[in-house]
Amino acid sequence: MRRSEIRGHLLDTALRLFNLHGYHATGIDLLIAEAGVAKTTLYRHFETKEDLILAALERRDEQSRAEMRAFVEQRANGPYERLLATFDFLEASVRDKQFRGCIFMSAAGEHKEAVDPVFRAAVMHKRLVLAYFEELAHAARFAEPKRVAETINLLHEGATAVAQVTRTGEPVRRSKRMAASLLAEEARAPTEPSARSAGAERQATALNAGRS
Amino acid sequence: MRRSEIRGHLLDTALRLFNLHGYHATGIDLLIAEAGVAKTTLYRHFETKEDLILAALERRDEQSRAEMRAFVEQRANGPYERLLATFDFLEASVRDKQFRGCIFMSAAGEHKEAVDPVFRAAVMHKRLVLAYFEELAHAARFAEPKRVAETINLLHEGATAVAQVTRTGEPVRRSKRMAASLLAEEARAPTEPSARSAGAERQATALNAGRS
DNA sequence: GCTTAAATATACCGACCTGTATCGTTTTGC
DNA sequence: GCAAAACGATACAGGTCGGTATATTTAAGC
Repeated sequence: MRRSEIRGHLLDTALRLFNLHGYHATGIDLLIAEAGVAKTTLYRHFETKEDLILAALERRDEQSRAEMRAFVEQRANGPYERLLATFDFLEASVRDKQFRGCIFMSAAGEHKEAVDPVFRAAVMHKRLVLAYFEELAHAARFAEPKRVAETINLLHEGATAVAQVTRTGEPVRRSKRMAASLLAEEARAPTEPSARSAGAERQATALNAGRS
Repeated sequence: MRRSEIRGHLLDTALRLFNLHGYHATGIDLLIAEAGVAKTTLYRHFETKEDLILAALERRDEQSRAEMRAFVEQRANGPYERLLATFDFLEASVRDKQFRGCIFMSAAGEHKEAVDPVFRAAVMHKRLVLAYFEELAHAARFAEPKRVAETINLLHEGATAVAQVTRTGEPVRRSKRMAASLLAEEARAPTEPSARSAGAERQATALNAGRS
Protein backbone atom coordinates (compact mmCIF):
# COMPACT_ATOMS: atom_id res chain seq x y z
CA MET A 1 0.00 0.00 0.00
CA ARG A 2 1.31 3.40 -0.97
CA ARG A 3 1.95 5.68 1.94
CA SER A 4 -0.35 8.35 0.61
CA GLU A 5 -3.22 5.89 0.92
CA ILE A 6 -2.61 4.94 4.53
CA ARG A 7 -4.63 7.70 6.08
CA GLY A 8 -7.68 6.93 4.01
CA HIS A 9 -7.25 3.22 4.63
CA LEU A 10 -7.09 3.83 8.37
CA LEU A 11 -10.26 5.90 8.24
CA ASP A 12 -12.09 3.30 6.19
CA THR A 13 -11.03 0.55 8.56
CA ALA A 14 -12.06 2.65 11.53
CA LEU A 15 -15.47 3.36 10.01
CA ARG A 16 -16.03 -0.32 9.32
CA LEU A 17 -15.18 -1.26 12.90
CA PHE A 18 -17.12 1.62 14.43
CA ASN A 19 -20.12 0.49 12.43
CA LEU A 20 -19.71 -3.14 13.48
CA HIS A 21 -18.85 -2.73 17.15
CA GLY A 22 -19.34 0.89 18.11
CA TYR A 23 -16.83 3.52 19.21
CA HIS A 24 -15.89 2.55 22.75
CA ALA A 25 -15.83 -1.14 21.89
CA THR A 26 -13.40 -0.58 19.01
CA GLY A 27 -9.90 -0.55 20.47
CA ILE A 28 -6.79 0.89 18.93
CA ASP A 29 -5.09 -2.49 18.91
CA LEU A 30 -7.89 -4.11 16.95
CA LEU A 31 -7.96 -1.20 14.55
CA ILE A 32 -4.26 -1.37 13.67
CA ALA A 33 -4.42 -5.16 13.40
CA GLU A 34 -7.32 -4.93 10.95
CA ALA A 35 -5.64 -2.15 9.01
CA GLY A 36 -2.31 -4.00 9.00
CA VAL A 37 -0.46 -0.97 10.25
CA ALA A 38 1.89 -0.22 13.13
CA LYS A 39 0.61 1.72 16.11
CA THR A 40 3.25 4.38 15.57
CA THR A 41 1.85 4.96 12.11
CA LEU A 42 -1.64 5.47 13.40
CA TYR A 43 -0.45 8.03 15.93
CA ARG A 44 1.54 9.85 13.30
CA HIS A 45 -1.68 10.48 11.37
CA PHE A 46 -3.97 11.15 14.32
CA GLU A 47 -3.06 12.65 17.65
CA THR A 48 -5.69 10.85 19.68
CA LYS A 49 -8.48 8.34 19.21
CA GLU A 50 -10.96 11.20 19.33
CA ASP A 51 -9.17 12.89 16.44
CA LEU A 52 -9.43 9.66 14.52
CA ILE A 53 -13.16 9.45 15.23
CA LEU A 54 -13.70 13.04 14.14
CA ALA A 55 -11.74 12.54 10.92
CA ALA A 56 -13.63 9.33 10.21
CA LEU A 57 -17.00 11.00 10.74
CA GLU A 58 -15.99 13.89 8.51
CA ARG A 59 -14.97 11.49 5.77
CA ARG A 60 -18.17 9.49 6.07
CA ASP A 61 -20.26 12.65 6.15
CA GLU A 62 -18.89 13.80 2.82
CA GLN A 63 -19.03 10.32 1.30
CA SER A 64 -22.60 9.56 2.27
CA ARG A 65 -24.01 12.93 1.29
CA ALA A 66 -22.25 12.80 -2.07
CA GLU A 67 -23.56 9.27 -2.60
CA MET A 68 -27.09 10.31 -1.75
CA ARG A 69 -26.93 13.27 -4.11
CA ALA A 70 -25.57 11.11 -6.93
CA PHE A 71 -28.11 8.36 -6.35
CA VAL A 72 -31.05 10.74 -6.14
CA GLU A 73 -30.06 12.88 -9.11
CA GLN A 74 -29.55 9.85 -11.26
CA ARG A 75 -32.74 8.17 -10.14
CA ALA A 76 -35.20 11.08 -10.40
CA ASN A 77 -35.40 14.29 -12.39
CA GLY A 78 -37.76 16.66 -10.64
CA PRO A 79 -37.06 17.95 -7.13
CA TYR A 80 -40.36 16.56 -5.95
CA GLU A 81 -39.54 13.04 -7.07
CA ARG A 82 -36.04 13.44 -5.73
CA LEU A 83 -37.41 14.20 -2.31
CA LEU A 84 -39.05 10.79 -2.41
CA ALA A 85 -36.05 9.14 -4.04
CA THR A 86 -34.00 9.90 -0.93
CA PHE A 87 -35.95 7.05 0.67
CA ASP A 88 -34.80 4.68 -2.05
CA PHE A 89 -31.24 5.63 -1.25
CA LEU A 90 -31.91 5.05 2.42
CA GLU A 91 -33.48 1.69 1.70
CA ALA A 92 -30.41 0.61 -0.23
CA SER A 93 -28.22 1.63 2.73
CA VAL A 94 -30.42 -0.18 5.22
CA ARG A 95 -30.58 -3.38 3.18
CA ASP A 96 -26.81 -3.61 3.24
CA LYS A 97 -25.81 -6.72 5.16
CA GLN A 98 -23.42 -4.62 7.22
CA PHE A 99 -26.09 -2.14 8.26
CA ARG A 100 -26.01 -1.57 12.01
CA GLY A 101 -27.84 1.75 12.24
CA CYS A 102 -26.73 5.27 11.41
CA ILE A 103 -23.13 5.71 12.52
CA PHE A 104 -23.78 9.37 13.34
CA MET A 105 -26.64 8.47 15.65
CA SER A 106 -24.40 5.83 17.22
CA ALA A 107 -21.69 8.45 17.64
CA ALA A 108 -24.15 10.80 19.32
CA GLY A 109 -25.45 7.93 21.42
CA GLU A 110 -22.00 7.09 22.74
CA HIS A 111 -20.94 10.71 23.21
CA LYS A 112 -23.97 12.26 24.80
CA GLU A 113 -22.59 15.54 26.10
CA ALA A 114 -23.76 18.39 23.86
CA VAL A 115 -20.29 19.96 23.99
CA ASP A 116 -18.49 16.74 23.04
CA PRO A 117 -16.76 17.23 19.67
CA VAL A 118 -18.00 13.84 18.49
CA PHE A 119 -21.58 14.73 19.37
CA ARG A 120 -21.18 18.03 17.58
CA ALA A 121 -19.83 16.30 14.49
CA ALA A 122 -22.89 14.07 14.42
CA VAL A 123 -25.16 17.10 14.78
CA MET A 124 -23.33 18.84 11.96
CA HIS A 125 -23.92 15.89 9.64
CA LYS A 126 -27.60 15.86 10.48
CA ARG A 127 -27.82 19.57 9.77
CA LEU A 128 -26.21 19.15 6.36
CA VAL A 129 -28.56 16.33 5.40
CA LEU A 130 -31.48 18.45 6.51
CA ALA A 131 -30.13 21.30 4.40
CA TYR A 132 -30.15 19.03 1.36
CA PHE A 133 -33.78 18.11 2.00
CA GLU A 134 -34.60 21.78 2.31
CA GLU A 135 -32.78 22.50 -0.94
CA LEU A 136 -34.95 19.90 -2.69
CA ALA A 137 -38.11 21.14 -0.98
CA HIS A 138 -37.30 24.69 -2.03
CA ALA A 139 -36.69 23.62 -5.62
CA ALA A 140 -40.01 21.79 -5.53
CA ARG A 141 -41.59 25.14 -4.69
CA PHE A 142 -43.17 24.12 -1.46
CA ALA A 143 -44.66 26.99 0.48
CA GLU A 144 -42.72 25.97 3.59
CA PRO A 145 -39.57 24.14 2.50
CA LYS A 146 -38.17 24.06 6.05
CA ARG A 147 -41.26 22.32 7.32
CA VAL A 148 -41.19 19.85 4.45
CA ALA A 149 -37.51 19.16 4.99
CA GLU A 150 -38.04 18.48 8.67
CA THR A 151 -40.90 16.15 7.84
CA ILE A 152 -38.73 14.17 5.45
CA ASN A 153 -35.90 14.18 7.97
CA LEU A 154 -38.09 12.87 10.75
CA LEU A 155 -39.30 10.04 8.54
CA HIS A 156 -35.74 9.18 7.57
CA GLU A 157 -34.67 9.02 11.20
CA GLY A 158 -37.70 6.98 12.19
CA ALA A 159 -37.18 4.49 9.40
CA THR A 160 -33.49 4.16 10.22
CA ALA A 161 -34.15 3.62 13.92
CA VAL A 162 -36.85 1.01 13.33
CA ALA A 163 -34.72 -0.73 10.70
CA GLN A 164 -31.86 -0.85 13.19
CA VAL A 165 -33.86 -3.22 15.37
CA THR A 166 -35.93 -5.04 12.74
CA ARG A 167 -33.03 -5.46 10.33
CA THR A 168 -35.33 -5.11 7.33
CA GLY A 169 -35.94 -2.48 4.67
CA GLU A 170 -39.68 -2.50 5.29
CA PRO A 171 -39.73 0.52 7.64
CA VAL A 172 -38.07 2.58 4.94
CA ARG A 173 -40.70 1.68 2.37
CA ARG A 174 -43.39 2.50 4.91
CA SER A 175 -41.83 5.85 5.65
CA LYS A 176 -41.65 6.63 1.95
CA ARG A 177 -45.37 6.03 1.62
CA MET A 178 -45.96 8.23 4.65
CA ALA A 179 -43.81 10.92 3.07
CA ALA A 180 -45.77 10.72 -0.15
CA SER A 181 -49.02 11.07 1.71
CA LEU A 182 -47.81 13.98 3.83
CA LEU A 183 -46.26 15.81 0.90
CA ALA A 184 -49.48 15.48 -1.03
CA GLU A 185 -51.28 17.00 1.94
CA GLU A 186 -48.65 19.72 2.18
CA ALA A 187 -49.03 20.57 -1.50
CA ARG A 188 -52.80 20.53 -1.19
CA ALA A 189 -52.86 22.88 1.80
CA PRO A 190 -49.61 24.88 2.01
CA THR A 191 -50.78 26.98 4.96
CA GLU A 192 -54.54 27.28 5.13
CA PRO A 193 -56.73 24.51 3.72
CA SER A 194 -58.27 27.07 1.34
CA ALA A 195 -55.01 28.58 0.05
CA ARG A 196 -54.37 26.31 -2.91
CA SER A 197 -52.00 27.44 -5.59
CA ALA A 198 -51.45 26.26 -9.14
CA GLY A 199 -47.92 25.28 -8.19
CA ALA A 200 -49.19 23.12 -5.38
CA GLU A 201 -51.53 21.38 -7.74
CA ARG A 202 -48.69 20.61 -10.09
CA GLN A 203 -46.70 19.18 -7.19
CA ALA A 204 -49.56 16.95 -6.16
CA THR A 205 -49.65 15.58 -9.68
CA ALA A 206 -45.93 14.94 -9.68
CA LEU A 207 -46.23 13.24 -6.35
CA ASN A 208 -48.89 10.83 -7.50
CA ALA A 209 -46.76 9.99 -10.51
CA GLY A 210 -43.88 9.28 -8.15
CA ARG A 211 -45.91 6.80 -6.13
CA SER A 212 -45.30 3.19 -6.85
CA MET B 1 -31.03 2.05 53.22
CA ARG B 2 -32.77 -1.24 53.90
CA ARG B 3 -31.14 -4.21 52.29
CA SER B 4 -34.25 -5.15 50.41
CA GLU B 5 -34.02 -1.84 48.59
CA ILE B 6 -30.43 -2.21 47.47
CA ARG B 7 -31.13 -4.11 44.30
CA GLY B 8 -33.61 -1.54 43.08
CA HIS B 9 -31.33 1.29 44.09
CA LEU B 10 -28.48 -0.28 42.12
CA LEU B 11 -30.67 -0.63 39.05
CA ASP B 12 -31.89 2.96 39.30
CA THR B 13 -28.35 4.25 39.68
CA ALA B 14 -27.22 2.12 36.75
CA LEU B 15 -30.06 3.40 34.55
CA ARG B 16 -29.21 6.98 35.42
CA LEU B 17 -25.55 6.49 34.53
CA PHE B 18 -26.29 4.46 31.40
CA ASN B 19 -28.53 7.28 30.27
CA LEU B 20 -25.92 9.93 31.02
CA HIS B 21 -22.78 8.23 29.73
CA GLY B 22 -23.77 5.08 27.88
CA TYR B 23 -23.11 1.44 28.67
CA HIS B 24 -19.44 0.92 27.89
CA ALA B 25 -18.49 4.28 29.35
CA THR B 26 -20.18 3.50 32.66
CA GLY B 27 -17.71 1.55 34.78
CA ILE B 28 -18.47 -0.65 37.74
CA ASP B 29 -16.34 1.51 40.02
CA LEU B 30 -18.28 4.65 39.16
CA LEU B 31 -21.55 2.81 39.58
CA ILE B 32 -20.81 1.54 43.09
CA ALA B 33 -19.43 4.92 44.10
CA GLU B 34 -22.60 6.66 42.92
CA ALA B 35 -24.79 4.04 44.55
CA GLY B 36 -22.76 4.16 47.77
CA VAL B 37 -22.37 0.42 47.84
CA ALA B 38 -19.49 -2.03 48.05
CA LYS B 39 -18.37 -3.92 44.99
CA THR B 40 -19.01 -7.18 46.75
CA THR B 41 -22.63 -6.18 47.20
CA LEU B 42 -23.08 -5.40 43.54
CA TYR B 43 -21.69 -8.78 42.52
CA ARG B 44 -23.90 -10.54 45.05
CA HIS B 45 -26.97 -9.17 43.25
CA PHE B 46 -25.70 -9.49 39.67
CA GLU B 47 -23.29 -12.08 38.32
CA THR B 48 -21.82 -9.87 35.60
CA LYS B 49 -22.15 -6.38 34.22
CA GLU B 50 -24.23 -7.77 31.38
CA ASP B 51 -26.66 -9.26 33.89
CA LEU B 52 -26.91 -5.85 35.50
CA ILE B 53 -27.62 -4.21 32.16
CA LEU B 54 -30.29 -6.78 31.33
CA ALA B 55 -31.97 -6.37 34.72
CA ALA B 56 -31.83 -2.59 34.39
CA LEU B 57 -33.39 -2.68 30.93
CA GLU B 58 -36.10 -5.03 32.14
CA ARG B 59 -36.90 -2.68 35.01
CA ARG B 60 -36.96 0.35 32.77
CA ASP B 61 -39.07 -1.45 30.19
CA GLU B 62 -41.78 -2.19 32.73
CA GLN B 63 -41.53 1.27 34.30
CA SER B 64 -41.75 3.25 31.10
CA ARG B 65 -44.55 1.22 29.58
CA ALA B 66 -46.58 1.44 32.77
CA GLU B 67 -45.96 5.19 32.90
CA MET B 68 -47.02 5.63 29.30
CA ARG B 69 -50.20 3.63 29.89
CA ALA B 70 -51.03 5.63 33.01
CA PHE B 71 -50.31 8.97 31.35
CA VAL B 72 -52.28 8.17 28.23
CA GLU B 73 -55.26 6.65 30.00
CA GLN B 74 -55.50 9.61 32.33
CA ARG B 75 -55.05 12.15 29.59
CA ALA B 76 -57.46 10.81 26.95
CA ASN B 77 -60.55 8.66 26.97
CA GLY B 78 -61.08 7.21 23.52
CA PRO B 79 -58.50 4.88 21.95
CA TYR B 80 -58.16 7.24 19.02
CA GLU B 81 -57.22 10.19 21.19
CA ARG B 82 -54.98 7.94 23.25
CA LEU B 83 -53.03 6.99 20.15
CA LEU B 84 -52.24 10.68 19.77
CA ALA B 85 -51.73 11.19 23.50
CA THR B 86 -48.75 8.83 23.36
CA PHE B 87 -46.92 11.71 21.70
CA ASP B 88 -47.67 13.95 24.65
CA PHE B 89 -46.09 11.36 26.90
CA LEU B 90 -43.11 11.18 24.60
CA GLU B 91 -42.80 14.95 24.58
CA ALA B 92 -42.74 15.02 28.36
CA SER B 93 -39.97 12.40 28.35
CA VAL B 94 -37.97 14.28 25.75
CA ARG B 95 -38.28 17.63 27.51
CA ASP B 96 -36.72 16.15 30.61
CA LYS B 97 -33.42 17.88 31.25
CA GLN B 98 -31.77 14.48 31.60
CA PHE B 99 -33.00 13.24 28.23
CA ARG B 100 -30.18 11.73 26.22
CA GLY B 101 -32.13 9.64 23.73
CA CYS B 102 -33.94 6.35 24.15
CA ILE B 103 -31.88 4.10 26.37
CA PHE B 104 -33.08 1.02 24.48
CA MET B 105 -31.87 2.44 21.20
CA SER B 106 -28.59 3.32 22.90
CA ALA B 107 -28.39 -0.24 24.22
CA ALA B 108 -28.97 -1.62 20.72
CA GLY B 109 -26.46 0.87 19.34
CA GLU B 110 -23.73 -0.28 21.70
CA HIS B 111 -24.56 -3.98 21.37
CA LYS B 112 -25.07 -4.38 17.68
CA GLU B 113 -24.97 -8.14 17.26
CA ALA B 114 -28.47 -9.48 16.72
CA VAL B 115 -27.77 -12.39 19.07
CA ASP B 116 -26.45 -10.17 21.87
CA PRO B 117 -28.77 -10.47 24.88
CA VAL B 118 -28.70 -6.71 25.37
CA PHE B 119 -29.70 -6.13 21.77
CA ARG B 120 -32.48 -8.67 22.15
CA ALA B 121 -33.73 -6.97 25.31
CA ALA B 122 -33.94 -3.69 23.42
CA VAL B 123 -35.82 -5.37 20.58
CA MET B 124 -38.21 -6.94 23.07
CA HIS B 125 -39.03 -3.54 24.56
CA LYS B 126 -39.70 -2.10 21.13
CA ARG B 127 -41.99 -5.01 20.35
CA LEU B 128 -43.99 -4.46 23.52
CA VAL B 129 -44.40 -0.76 22.85
CA LEU B 130 -45.53 -1.58 19.33
CA ALA B 131 -48.01 -4.07 20.78
CA TYR B 132 -49.47 -1.31 22.92
CA PHE B 133 -49.92 0.92 19.88
CA GLU B 134 -51.60 -1.95 18.08
CA GLU B 135 -53.87 -2.52 21.05
CA LEU B 136 -54.96 1.12 20.87
CA ALA B 137 -55.30 1.01 17.09
CA HIS B 138 -57.41 -2.11 17.37
CA ALA B 139 -59.63 -0.52 20.01
CA ALA B 140 -60.01 2.50 17.73
CA ARG B 141 -61.39 0.07 15.13
CA PHE B 142 -58.91 0.82 12.44
CA ALA B 143 -59.14 -1.48 9.47
CA GLU B 144 -55.43 -2.29 9.71
CA PRO B 145 -54.33 -1.84 13.32
CA LYS B 146 -50.88 -3.31 12.64
CA ARG B 147 -50.24 -0.78 9.93
CA VAL B 148 -51.45 2.06 12.11
CA ALA B 149 -49.34 0.88 15.03
CA GLU B 150 -46.24 0.73 12.86
CA THR B 151 -46.95 4.20 11.57
CA ILE B 152 -47.21 5.57 15.09
CA ASN B 153 -44.12 3.65 16.09
CA LEU B 154 -42.07 5.01 13.22
CA LEU B 155 -43.08 8.56 14.10
CA HIS B 156 -42.16 7.98 17.74
CA GLU B 157 -38.74 6.69 16.79
CA GLY B 158 -38.16 9.51 14.34
CA ALA B 159 -39.14 12.15 16.86
CA THR B 160 -36.95 10.59 19.53
CA ALA B 161 -33.95 10.37 17.23
CA VAL B 162 -34.28 13.96 16.02
CA ALA B 163 -34.86 15.20 19.55
CA GLN B 164 -31.70 13.38 20.64
CA VAL B 165 -29.63 15.73 18.51
CA THR B 166 -31.73 18.89 18.65
CA ARG B 167 -32.44 18.61 22.38
CA THR B 168 -35.89 20.11 21.94
CA GLY B 169 -39.46 18.83 22.13
CA GLU B 170 -40.35 20.34 18.78
CA PRO B 171 -39.79 17.16 16.72
CA VAL B 172 -42.27 15.35 18.93
CA ARG B 173 -44.96 17.97 18.36
CA ARG B 174 -44.25 17.79 14.64
CA SER B 175 -44.52 14.02 14.65
CA LYS B 176 -47.83 14.25 16.50
CA ARG B 177 -49.24 16.49 13.79
CA MET B 178 -47.94 14.06 11.17
CA ALA B 179 -49.62 11.22 13.03
CA ALA B 180 -52.89 13.11 13.16
CA SER B 181 -52.74 13.76 9.44
CA LEU B 182 -51.84 10.17 8.58
CA LEU B 183 -54.46 8.68 10.88
CA ALA B 184 -57.10 10.90 9.35
CA GLU B 185 -56.03 9.62 5.96
CA GLU B 186 -56.05 6.06 7.26
CA ALA B 187 -59.55 6.46 8.66
CA ARG B 188 -60.72 8.08 5.43
CA ALA B 189 -59.38 5.32 3.23
CA PRO B 190 -58.89 2.09 5.23
CA THR B 191 -57.89 0.04 2.19
CA GLU B 192 -59.40 1.37 -1.00
CA PRO B 193 -60.22 5.08 -1.28
CA SER B 194 -63.85 4.11 -1.94
CA ALA B 195 -64.26 1.73 1.01
CA ARG B 196 -65.38 4.15 3.67
CA SER B 197 -67.11 2.85 6.74
CA ALA B 198 -69.27 4.52 9.36
CA GLY B 199 -66.67 3.62 11.95
CA ALA B 200 -63.96 5.32 9.96
CA GLU B 201 -66.06 8.45 9.71
CA ARG B 202 -66.49 8.49 13.46
CA GLN B 203 -62.76 8.11 13.89
CA ALA B 204 -62.04 11.02 11.60
CA THR B 205 -64.31 13.14 13.74
CA ALA B 206 -62.64 12.01 16.92
CA LEU B 207 -59.28 12.75 15.40
CA ASN B 208 -60.16 16.30 14.49
CA ALA B 209 -61.42 16.82 18.01
CA GLY B 210 -58.08 15.56 19.29
CA ARG B 211 -56.17 18.10 17.27
CA SER B 212 -54.97 21.17 19.06
C1' DG C 1 21.73 7.87 -5.27
C1' DC C 2 21.45 10.16 -1.19
C1' DT C 3 19.00 12.44 2.41
C1' DT C 4 14.99 12.70 4.91
C1' DA C 5 10.79 11.34 6.39
C1' DA C 6 7.83 7.74 7.40
C1' DA C 7 7.06 3.11 7.91
C1' DT C 8 7.73 -1.26 10.98
C1' DA C 9 8.19 -4.13 15.24
C1' DT C 10 8.39 -4.41 19.97
C1' DA C 11 8.48 -3.25 24.48
C1' DC C 12 6.57 -0.49 27.73
C1' DC C 13 3.73 2.95 30.63
C1' DG C 14 0.09 4.12 33.93
C1' DA C 15 -4.65 3.99 34.15
C1' DC C 16 -8.72 1.64 34.07
C1' DC C 17 -11.50 -2.46 33.22
C1' DT C 18 -14.42 -6.52 35.10
C1' DG C 19 -14.36 -9.64 38.54
C1' DT C 20 -12.53 -12.17 43.01
C1' DA C 21 -10.74 -12.92 47.67
C1' DT C 22 -10.44 -11.76 52.42
C1' DC C 23 -12.23 -10.30 56.60
C1' DG C 24 -14.47 -7.65 60.02
C1' DT C 25 -19.22 -5.66 60.82
C1' DT C 26 -24.14 -5.30 60.53
C1' DT C 27 -28.58 -6.82 59.73
C1' DT C 28 -32.03 -10.12 58.95
C1' DG C 29 -35.16 -14.23 59.91
C1' DC C 30 -36.50 -17.72 62.86
C1' DG D 1 -31.09 -13.81 70.90
C1' DC D 2 -28.57 -16.41 67.88
C1' DA D 3 -27.05 -18.35 63.59
C1' DA D 4 -26.78 -17.30 58.83
C1' DA D 5 -26.62 -14.28 55.44
C1' DA D 6 -25.60 -9.90 53.56
C1' DC D 7 -23.05 -5.83 54.05
C1' DG D 8 -18.72 -2.64 53.78
C1' DA D 9 -13.78 -1.88 52.92
C1' DT D 10 -9.76 -3.05 50.80
C1' DA D 11 -6.55 -5.33 48.20
C1' DC D 12 -5.61 -7.71 44.20
C1' DA D 13 -5.74 -10.47 39.88
C1' DG D 14 -5.42 -10.55 34.86
C1' DG D 15 -6.51 -8.07 30.88
C1' DT D 16 -7.18 -4.18 27.99
C1' DC D 17 -7.25 0.62 27.36
C1' DG D 18 -5.01 4.80 24.96
C1' DG D 19 -0.64 6.39 24.13
C1' DT D 20 4.80 6.60 24.08
C1' DA D 21 9.69 5.30 23.37
C1' DT D 22 13.24 3.14 20.78
C1' DA D 23 15.58 1.23 17.25
C1' DT D 24 15.53 -0.63 12.59
C1' DT D 25 13.92 -0.85 7.89
C1' DT D 26 11.66 1.06 3.90
C1' DA D 27 10.28 4.22 0.59
C1' DA D 28 9.76 9.02 -1.41
C1' DG D 29 11.67 13.37 -3.47
C1' DC D 30 15.22 16.22 -4.99
